[in-house]
Amino acid sequence: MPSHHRESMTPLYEQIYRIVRRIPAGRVLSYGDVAALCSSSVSARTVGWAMARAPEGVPWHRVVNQKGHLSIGKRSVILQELQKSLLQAEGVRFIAPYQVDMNRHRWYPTKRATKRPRRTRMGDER
DNA sequence: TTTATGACAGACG
DNA sequence: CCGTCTGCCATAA
Repeated sequence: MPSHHRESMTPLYEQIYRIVRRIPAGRVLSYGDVAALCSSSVSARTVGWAMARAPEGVPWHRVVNQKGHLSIGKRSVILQELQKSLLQAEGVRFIAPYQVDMNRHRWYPTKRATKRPRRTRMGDER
């Protein structure tokens, strides 16, 4: 996002970026997770728009879709490769070429802040 | 103002 | 495990 457009950034987006900035390296959130944490009327789609315009310093690569797929691929395969490298550099494991292992890396911010997927077995991460 | 289009998600068959 | 449809909401034309 160009700095001369900064004044046009709504609090809506700032809220989204604030959440995303909190995601630790090596962990990921889904678009829906971020939307849910924003509590206001922010939809998963809106989070996608925000990520497409993420300013520097916002770890946009740590947001993937609920299945762990790198949805950015629809926009740019180059950026998709970038996202994959950035995640792998943080130790994120993939269960498919462009699918993050969500069971292992999905982030749960505060205790139960996000609705958990029904975890069949969560204790077996190695 | 209306319509179309997404870096989404959930329900259904 | 698919593909399709729907709800969602900010933007662009």
